[in-house]
Amino acid sequence: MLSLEQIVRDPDKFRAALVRRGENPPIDRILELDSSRKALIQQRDVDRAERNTVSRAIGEEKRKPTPDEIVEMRETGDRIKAVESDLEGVQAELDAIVLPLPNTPLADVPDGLDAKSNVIVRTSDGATDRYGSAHWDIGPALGILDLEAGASISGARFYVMKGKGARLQRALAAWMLDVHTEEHGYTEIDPPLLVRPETMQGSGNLPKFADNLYHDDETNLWLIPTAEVALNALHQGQIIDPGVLPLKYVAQTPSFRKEHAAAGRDVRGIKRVHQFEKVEMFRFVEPETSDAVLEEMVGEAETLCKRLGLTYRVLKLCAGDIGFQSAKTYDIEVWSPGSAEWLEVSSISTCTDFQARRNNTRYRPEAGVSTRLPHTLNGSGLALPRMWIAVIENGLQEDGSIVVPEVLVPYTGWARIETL
RNA sequence: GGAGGGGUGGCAGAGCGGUUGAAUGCGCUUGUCUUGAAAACAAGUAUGUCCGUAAGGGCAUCGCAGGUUCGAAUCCUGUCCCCUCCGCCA
Repeated sequence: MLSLEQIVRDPDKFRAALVRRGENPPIDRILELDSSRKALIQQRDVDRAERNTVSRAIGEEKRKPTPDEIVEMRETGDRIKAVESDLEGVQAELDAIVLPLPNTPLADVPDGLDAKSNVIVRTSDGATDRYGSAHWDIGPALGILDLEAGASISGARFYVMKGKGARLQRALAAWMLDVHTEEHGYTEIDPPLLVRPETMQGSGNLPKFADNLYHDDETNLWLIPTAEVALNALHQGQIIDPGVLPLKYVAQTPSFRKEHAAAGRDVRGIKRVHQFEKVEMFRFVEPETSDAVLEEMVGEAETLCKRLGLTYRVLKLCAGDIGFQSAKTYDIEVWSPGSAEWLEVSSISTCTDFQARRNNTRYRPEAGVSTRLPHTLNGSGLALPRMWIAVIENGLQEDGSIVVPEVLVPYTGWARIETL
């Protein structure tokens, strides 16, 4: 959520920032509503002060209220209720406007309204003119991926991994978690996958993106579309003690997405599915450090690609292409020889104080000073079926077998997936 | 699923419907004393919001949401969460 206070203080700045994202925010209406909100609060408080004074006096003097006082205070009470109901209406309209507004892009985010304006920051060494078989052919041929079984069990965009295929995915996840916990200093978390509406709202997924989320009506719980949702909520409503930040969390969870918006795209194979595993990094940091931390997290994700020997590139997303809650995002893409395209395997963002404000997560910089909002950052490290695709397609040998990257061998227990 | 008990400040823990934003203890901060520390003593120690340049002041908050009342931490209703026992279960 954007700060109402800051919008009111500098409306032009917010309008300009949101226009860069292709939004047309009703800033004038917000200003109008905010000033009537403030006026109503004042009216209400004057009446409440009056009521408190009279009640306190009656209590102090240990007497019964006079009939006049009772009548007068009833009127005051009615007036308070009337003003409160007006206030509620104003507040509801404000929420309805402000809650769906996305975060404002940082100054160094490139201009542009769609993916065409994203900037390639760097590309690793490695071939990008390499073509080969696609995972949807290789996987079934080796008996490690069964797309028909996925479809028959659950429908389109579901898959089944088998034997060494399943093991390879588990190895990838375990290895990535180990690198993050042992080398990058993250604390591993195993969070709930079903969350309350408040939690979904805190991350920014509700109310705006309900149509991409799975939901259980009976319990009113939502399936997470990424571990970010749960990790972000870890300190919901809390004031983090001095000296505790930065907090670094990593989790491997399934992600559940309806993918309505992407209907018809990436339909072959397992590039875009309704349920996939992902290792997610998440940090709570002091605002001053968040820019440097974002670069550091990109480096952490790159490390994984490098050690797997994959060709990858880093993109800086333009203002119109960053996610709702993001203020700046880098994507990491790996080369897929099979589909002859770059696959997005990581999206790393700083959400500045946008999520912290929504969640009411605060920290105290030092004892005795007032609280501040931390910045939150999240990033895939990395997304699984797509990394599986890259490893399979890049490891494909002349004879049809797959050689897996050396770093994974301790986790798989074997170095090669043989032909049947 | 059934039967009970409970949610109060950083923590523990009081709180007949009326000077209760909240006793007391612990913790923490500052000061006095001390060569220093400890002890003792004194003062301070929640969050949010509105007005105000500020000083300061108003209002709200005792899980959450409603209700009763001139007045609610206290009474009523709903709801969420936690604990204990029984049942069921990986």
